Amino acid sequence: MKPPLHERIRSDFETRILSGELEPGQRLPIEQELMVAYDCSRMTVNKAFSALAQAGLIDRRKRAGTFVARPKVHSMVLDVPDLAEEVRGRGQAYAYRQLHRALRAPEPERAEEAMLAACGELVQVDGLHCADAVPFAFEYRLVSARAVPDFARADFAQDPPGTWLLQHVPWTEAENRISAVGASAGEAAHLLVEPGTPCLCVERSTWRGSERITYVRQVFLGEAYDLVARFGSAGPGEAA
Amino acid sequence: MKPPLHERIRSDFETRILSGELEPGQRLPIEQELMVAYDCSRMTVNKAFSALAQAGLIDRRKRAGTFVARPKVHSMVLDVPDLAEEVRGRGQAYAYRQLHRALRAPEPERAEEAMLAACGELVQVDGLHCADAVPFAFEYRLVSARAVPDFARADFAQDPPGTWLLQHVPWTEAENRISAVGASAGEAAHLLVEPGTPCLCVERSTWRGSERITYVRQVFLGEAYDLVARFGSAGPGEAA
DNA sequence: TCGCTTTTAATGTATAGACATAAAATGCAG
DNA sequence: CTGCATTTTATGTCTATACATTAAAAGCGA
Repeated sequence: MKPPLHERIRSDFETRILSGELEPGQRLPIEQELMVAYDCSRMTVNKAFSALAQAGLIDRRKRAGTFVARPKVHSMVLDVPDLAEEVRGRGQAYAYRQLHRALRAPEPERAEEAMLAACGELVQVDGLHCADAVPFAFEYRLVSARAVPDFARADFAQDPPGTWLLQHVPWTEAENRISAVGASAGEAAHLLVEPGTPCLCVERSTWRGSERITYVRQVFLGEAYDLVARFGSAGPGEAA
Repeated sequence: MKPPLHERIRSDFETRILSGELEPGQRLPIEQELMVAYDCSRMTVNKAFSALAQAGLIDRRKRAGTFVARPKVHSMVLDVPDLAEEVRGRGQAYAYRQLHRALRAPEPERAEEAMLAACGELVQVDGLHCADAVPFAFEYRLVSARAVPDFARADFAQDPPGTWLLQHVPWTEAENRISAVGASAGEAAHLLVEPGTPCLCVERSTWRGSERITYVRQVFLGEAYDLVARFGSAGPGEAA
């Protein structure tokens, strides 16, 4: 019924920017003008604009003024569901089947291992994610033995390695690469499809601070799995 | 060299939350305690916590206190670069080659058009995105003629349809679906590959308010294009 | 114990003023 | 005209204070 003033200012400009009335690059009134227009103190205008700046809708530069941001990249929020949850949510039984586990030294000739070379020994775990006992994803994972000493002895009957890691060693930074690949001979055999079948490939590297934790490559059967990203154009941060 | 105090407070707690030191649901010190701990005013603590709240890392409740938010889903920010920019950034020449453009009625039997059925007439545009004259993506696009009257006469020599639309009719909401597909016969012919070649398929629907604007299906050559997503500890919202 | 009112502790909003900072604009010396 | 120093201006940070808003907690009567 009575939204706070800084919120009204914020949403006024949010609306005008999102609607296109205020175009990217356009200069907005300075705080002094707005504190007159809205009859409030500068801190109130500042709070509204700070929130818009945090949301990436505007760009503020000292001395120059405040401008509507030009969105160079569209950042969208990708919801990455827990595989087990996702499968169970569709009423199917989830299972992780481990194929291989070994402790070994990194092989620097493989590109993704070169990055983990500084980690000392690695634990390699291969496995399958299954829905109703049918495999839908192949997972190849490398874990730094130094960063996660317990990993080599962990039991994945309950939780797959990804979930186990998340609960034991939360990351602080992650990078994902999404691409389309044809199933390799080995992957195809495990996934019960023809080699070359189009699959969605997700590669993820995670760090905790500056320490490398894990590299994982997941190959999903193309027809069985989609990634859905929803855009809150309003920018990240706000729930609503 | 000298980060502002509210920023230091913010990043302190951001780090401790993201690292798992502060667990979801855990209560944080009240503002009074922190203004003593950091030897500053309450407004400074408040500013730091407001930013964390906007970023969704904490949850603040009057009288009850401030708590570490429990993340419902693992979401990550996916940066979708402008195709033309991306290509030019790699030192290649970008070009869009239009294959087909027509104004027609929707065909409700096709699933994606059914959603656009209420839009009246549609403009269909097929085209290729090329890097150094080599096609790397096929694009099939439908645009509501009512929502974007100028689209039928737009010139795509300068900017591809996506960029043109973005500049003329910014969306307020969008949904993306990412999957792996095998190139169809037609797509394969345009992309100069064998049918069935694994490709990354991005389907996007955009709205402006409640009005449907466009549906687009882009098929990328698997080896030529990746989507990269980064979950920075920096959290959502800030550009950097 | 139940249900109501009152208290109270926490965040939320807003103010006015002070000083810091950075970059655009200006002026000046050469 | 060029290069450099100075000024100006708009945002950035921070304080101290005041009052509003909520919802948990406490009190209390039936």
